[in-house]
This record gives sequence, structure tokens and C-alpha cells, in this order.
Amino acid sequence: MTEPNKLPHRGVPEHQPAAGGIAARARAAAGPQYLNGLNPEQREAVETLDGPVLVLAGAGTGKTRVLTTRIAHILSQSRARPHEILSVTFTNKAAREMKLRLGQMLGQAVEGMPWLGTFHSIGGRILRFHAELVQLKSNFTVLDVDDQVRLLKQLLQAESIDDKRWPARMLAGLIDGWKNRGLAPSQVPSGEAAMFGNGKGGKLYASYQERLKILNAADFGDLLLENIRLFRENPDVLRQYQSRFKFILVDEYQDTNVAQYLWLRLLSQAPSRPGVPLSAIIPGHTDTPVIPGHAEGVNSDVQSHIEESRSKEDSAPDSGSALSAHPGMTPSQSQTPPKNICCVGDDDQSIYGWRGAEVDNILRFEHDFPGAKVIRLERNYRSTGHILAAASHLIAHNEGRLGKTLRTEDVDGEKVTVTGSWDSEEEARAIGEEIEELQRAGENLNEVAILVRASFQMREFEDRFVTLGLPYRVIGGPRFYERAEIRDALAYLRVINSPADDLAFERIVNVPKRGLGDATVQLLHDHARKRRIPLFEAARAVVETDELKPKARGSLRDLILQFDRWRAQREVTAHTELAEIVLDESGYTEMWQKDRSADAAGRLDNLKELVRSMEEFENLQGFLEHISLVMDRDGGAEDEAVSLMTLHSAKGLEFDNVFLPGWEEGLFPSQRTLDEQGRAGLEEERRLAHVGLTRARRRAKLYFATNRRIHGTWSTTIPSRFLDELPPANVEITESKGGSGWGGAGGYGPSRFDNVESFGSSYATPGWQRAQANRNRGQAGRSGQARSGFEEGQSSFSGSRSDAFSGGGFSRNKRGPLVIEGELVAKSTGTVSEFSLDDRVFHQKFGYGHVVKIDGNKLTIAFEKAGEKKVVDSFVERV
DNA sequence: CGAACCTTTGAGTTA
DNA sequence: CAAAGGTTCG
Repeated sequence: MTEPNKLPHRGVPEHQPAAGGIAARARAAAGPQYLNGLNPEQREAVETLDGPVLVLAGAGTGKTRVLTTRIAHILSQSRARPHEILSVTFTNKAAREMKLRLGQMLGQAVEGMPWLGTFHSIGGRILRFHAELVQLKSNFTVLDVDDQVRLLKQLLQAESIDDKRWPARMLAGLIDGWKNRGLAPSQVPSGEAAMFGNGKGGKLYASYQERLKILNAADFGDLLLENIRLFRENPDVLRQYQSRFKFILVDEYQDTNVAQYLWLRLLSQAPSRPGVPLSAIIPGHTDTPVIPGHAEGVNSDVQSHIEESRSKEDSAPDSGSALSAHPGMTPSQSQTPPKNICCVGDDDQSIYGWRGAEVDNILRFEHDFPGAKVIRLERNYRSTGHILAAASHLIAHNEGRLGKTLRTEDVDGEKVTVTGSWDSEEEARAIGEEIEELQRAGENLNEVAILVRASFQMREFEDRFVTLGLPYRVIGGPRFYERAEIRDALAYLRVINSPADDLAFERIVNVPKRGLGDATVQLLHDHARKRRIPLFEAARAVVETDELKPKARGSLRDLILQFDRWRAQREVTAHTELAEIVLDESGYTEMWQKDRSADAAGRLDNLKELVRSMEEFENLQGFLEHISLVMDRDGGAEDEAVSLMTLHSAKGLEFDNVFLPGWEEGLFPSQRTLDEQGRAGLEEERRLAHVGLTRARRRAKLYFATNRRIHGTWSTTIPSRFLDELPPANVEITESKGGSGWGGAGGYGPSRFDNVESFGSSYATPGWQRAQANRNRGQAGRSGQARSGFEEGQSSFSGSRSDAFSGGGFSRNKRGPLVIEGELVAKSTGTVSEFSLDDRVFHQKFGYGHVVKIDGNKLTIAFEKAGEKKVVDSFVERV
């Protein structure tokens, strides 16, 4: 890992190498030149350096510019050095963009901003520095969803919970939700914890966390949650970061969840004096777990850990001492808490509620950070008048918002268009034609985007564009590192890097096929669990015995030998080369070469790309640490092409021409969101619509289809209520170019929009009523459930979710002995009894026999029926 | 053990 | 309709 804190010099403290260079250059190049061109509000947001600042930046008001300029300003004023600024974003894309712009502004690449990154990457980095304090090693693995689910499945099995009724994915979702809310296993409200697996939810969460420690692994949520625990349990460590970060900047603040909020809260306090209970600085946030006074009770055990970690830190020196000598620097100690935190966000663009984001965080900012300065950016520099008016009018239907009025000095431009088509196919055809028309008119295809609500909508466009020969690219989609071949390849490397990585081992043990199927893996598991050793070691032991059939035994032994060889080669071979060797010798590459399916070639390309991307890292270890956090899909965006993506992934982007298909009840707003989150869900969908519209600079075109295929069957749909909510003056209703169309204007009339003041009256819109009528046909049962969830609104847990859990009427506790069984299992794994010669034993497969030879945990047994066999001790019991 | 075939279920957005 | 899971047969 790089050493962010390393001060580059001794002598002249200020204007020198890397770190000083940026500041100096900014000063020289700038002479507040970088402030030119900012409007007064933007300028205020940049120049208000002291104290908490909330910048409410509507769409297209220059948010990123403010953030980057602010950093440049801090540096040029010598208020902090690059490594003393914590700047967090949500996506790698946003982080990259900021680095890029900062580089342009300061005239060089920003090497010295080690703490500019996503919440997860920064959290992960801090965690690696102090891993041992949270029972991890610094080379811990970040699990992907697959690994997570696989692990949970095992736990469910161990608890004898039917994974049909209680799917592992569901549990993964629950745990994720808890982590997003900053809840450790002990802090989950017991009611919630009990809802899964006949009351075992909480227990499962706890044992999941335990397993993660054993596997030396963390999931995405842990990158923050464990960070918070680290800070709470180790005030010294927290203090160290509090004094390091002189300035904190947060992008997209409206998307922060409780965990991220807590994390920011902890870091944004001025370094507390030792002995001050941390609970004093953590306000009672909704859902915030009560923090017991951890700080006072630091025991000597922990204390010594702290000493250890400190001495480690010293080798990568902390800024502390050098810093106070830095002229012109405000001594951090004299600042009153909370310190210089600047959050930028837009409550109207909060679209990640389902992921745990709390719009509340932004709405409560002034309360959380007393004395905060709130600056509104309301001048929109992006969209034309009509588009902006439509977007503003639409979002005005939301109640829970801080309220901003976006203005533009741009011309009115073209009206927003609404087009109805017969079905989704025709919709795609119509959009295709319009895009070709734009192209003929000289528009650049890079300035054309299609934004859909759900990814399954994309397919129709892809089909259409392929037949038209229209170049397009899909943005977002499955990320590079999520693809099976990449994860397989990474799993090989993970096993090489850390033999104890059971999840990785399990993933590739039979990929490509080696004749090591479920039976073998199960055997390894049994042994590993009984002996409390990693699978790989278990394999090593089992191979020495006759437990497996010769065929399986042979190929397992080969596999182990291969790994041993690769590990040895690691010392003398470049990591990229090693990767190639591994992929080749394991037969993995060959497996895809033989594969004749359409995407095999692409997968091979991806593997090449993976190896190429390894070059950027110094060694295998460094590569593996970062890969899961950093890798994006290939950026290759050279050629002119239409962009196709979901509304969610469009946030932060802009295009001259934006096509918004699928504005139908049930799809957009999504019925499921409405069912699950009621009114709050509807408002979030509306914000999504607002995001969609405000992506457009010059043309925004909306579409709805009357018929759409859902679950493979065609069903009739109703225009979205959001269409009713648009201001008629800025909207033009057009005929579908596809011809056979829908009359459109007949059922759908924008003239009705003005009776939709509040949510309640939205029920009165024609769209809603029609949707209701529509829903009754076909699926009567569902509609009832939908309604009730909808009306109950906010209370997400008592409402729809409990339905999901209790659905099917299975509240009965099955079989009492389960618990006992669990204890028994736990006990039997505890102590491993040694055998003596001549002990009479029983083996599941071979029957009765007696011990004739002992070699560590390998026994040779003369079986009465099966003859003499070598077995592992954990598979026999004394009788 | 694995390939081929059959059944069932399900399609929402993501670091 | 498609993918994922389950079952059967070689």
C-alpha cells in the first residue's frame, strides 16, 4: 500500500516536492484566478473554509466545480496539505472525475491526494492500517456477493434452516441493511433479528461476522461498519485521524446512509481530549445505536494493541509533529468542534433510499452541525428553459424537500416531448428513428442517451440498434469484476495469496471440471470444520488418505501440487506473469477456448484485460487489496456511440439529447417501490424522474407504451402519473413515428396536472385510477397486498416486510432439538480427542475397525470389512 | 460425477 | 421468456 502520510522532505517545510508542489503551483498559477468565473454563491461555497458548510446544489449548478475549486483554494491558501484533506465520493467515477479536474486546475496530476476516494475505498484503507484492532489481518479479502451468499448458505445449513423458505440472498440483504444502518449484531433490534429463520436472524448475523474474521474477510458493509467500531473502541486511533484531516469534503451527501453518517461524524469532530466519552460526540440519530461508554473502559489489552499500531504508524509517519511547524497553518487544536466539513448534495436527487441512504441526513444537517452555513446553488447552467421548468414542476410535487428554485438564463429551447406507442417494440423503433434523424442533423451520438428505469428495458433497444447498425454502449451493467471469469481468475490468485481463503478455494476447486464435485467438497468441509483448519489444509490432509476415490484423490493432489508450485514461483516471477501461468496451467483459459458459446471470446478478452490491469500494481498483494474496490468496466469510450443506461447510473452525467422511455405506472414509478416504501417510495421515484429530466441539456423526450411484456407475457399498461404532473406549457405531445400508435392524448391529459398538490390527491389522477382498475384484473391477491403496503406508508418493517416473512403461515417452531443439535455440534468441534493404538473405531464408510498406526491426524485402521485404510482422524469415532 | 433435460420461479436501482 | 435449480440417466 502506498504511504499517504509520508512527508516528502525535511528542510524547507513549505514549498517543496510533491505535497508542497501542488500548493505552491496552485498559488502561483492561481492568484485566485481559479475563482474567476464562479458566481457569487459558488464563490461563497469555495471561500467559506471554516466551520461546517452545506452546499445545496441543484442539478447542473456546478457542484463538482465547487468541490474541486474548494480543494484548490484550501491548498493555495496553505490551509492544509493534500494529504490532510479527506474528500469522499460515492463512485469511483466521481472520484476520478475530481482528480482529473483538480489536476487540470492545478496543472499536474494529483498524486498527493491520497484521501480522495469513495467511502468504501477510504474505509478499506483505514481498516488495513489497523486491521488487527478489529480482528483482521491487513491483507484481508473483500468479499463479493457470491462469496457472501455461499458463506451464508453454509451457515444456514449448519443451523438446519431450510434455505428454500429462508434464502441466503434474503439474509444477505438483511445483513446489508443492518450494516447500512450502522448496526452490529448485538445492536439489531430483537424484533427485526427474529424475523428471519424462525428467530435465528440475529444469531446468524453474529456467526456470519465470526466466520468473516476466521476467513480474514470483510464485506462491503464492513468497510465502514468495522471502521466505526475501530474508531469507537480505539479513541487513540480516532484522534489520530481527526487531527490528520483538517478539511473534510463530501460529495452527494444526500446519498449517505447511517453508517456513513456516523463515520463522518466521528471524523469531523476536533480531536477529543483523551478520556472524553465518545458517546458525547455522537448525537442521537434516528436508528443510531446507543453507544455505551466504550472510551472510558479501555483495558490494558486493547491499550497494548494501540501501542503496537502506533509504532507501525510511526514508520509511515503521521503528519502530527511536522505539521504544527507548518507556517500559516491553523493549529487544529484551537478549532472548536465540529470542524471544517463541507457537504455538497441535492435532496432532490436522493435516489438511493433502498440502499439505506437517509435523505434525513441532509435535511438535518444544520441540526447536526450547529452553526452550519447553508449555501444554495440555484443557477442552472445546463438545461434549457422548458426542460428546467418541467423538471422543477415535477419535483415540486414532493413534500419532503428543502426546496430550491432552479433558474436558468438559457433560452426556452424545445419543449419536452411526450410520445405514446403501442408497445415497447414500437417505442424502441420510434426512438431509433429519432436518433437517426438527430444523427442526420449532425448531432454527435455521444450526446445522445437513453435512460431506462430497469435494465431489462435495455434489451429491446440493443436489439433495435443492432439491426439499425447504430453504435451504442451500455453504461453500468455488470461491472467488470463481477463477471464470472474475472472472479474465477481472482479466486485462483486469492488462494495463492492466502491459502486460508476458503471461499476462493471453493469457488475454483472444480473450475474447470476436475471431477471434484459436491461430495468431495462436502468431505473437505467436514474435515476442515472438525479440525478448525482451512479447506486447503484439509485437502492436503485428506489427499494422504483413502477417504476419496482414487480419481478424485488424484486430481485433488494435482491441484494442491499446482498451488504449491505457483506459490513457489511467486517469489521469482512477476505477478502478471504468474497470473498468466496460473490461468494457463490450471486449464482455465483452455476451458473457455474450448467453449463454443457466443461470449467465450469476450471472456478471454476480459481475462487478458485483467492481467493487463495488474501491471498498475506493484505485486499480487497490492492488486488483490484494491481490485474489488477500484475496478470499473472498461473505459473504452473512444468511438461515437449512443449511451444506454439506467436512470440510477445516469446521475452526474449530462447529454444534449436524452430519451426517457417506459414512463408507465408500475414500471416508473415502479410498483415494487410503491408497495415496499409507500409514499416515501413514490417521492423517490419522482426524484428519479427529476434526475432523468435534468440530465438533458437541449432535448428531453419522454415515452410510454400501452403494452409491455412483463414476465414473458404481454400486459397493458397505463401512462405514468409523472406525465400528468408535468406543466402543460412546457410539454408537447407528439405522435409516435412508428405509425400504428396510440391516440395518446385520449386517456392521458397533462391538463390534469394541477390537481396534484399533495400525495393524497395523486390518487385522483387519471393515471392512478386507471392503474388501480388495471391491477384488479389478473392478480387479485397481489393488489390487496399492494394497497395495504402503500397506505401504511413509512413503517417499512411492520408493513410490507413482515408480510414477506410471515407469508405462507410458517410461524411454527419446528423441532426443538435444533438448538441442542447446534450445541452438540459446537461441542464436538471443540476438543479433538487423540486416538491410541488398538482403539476400536467406527467409520461412516468403512465400518468398524481398530487403529494400527498413528501419524499425526492420519490414522491407519484395519477395518473388519474394508481391510486396511488410511483415514483422517476426524472421520472416525471411538466406540 | 456430470451432462442433458425438466420444472419452477421470477424482472429494481448498487459501492 | 430466461435463468436457475432440481432430477435423471449415462
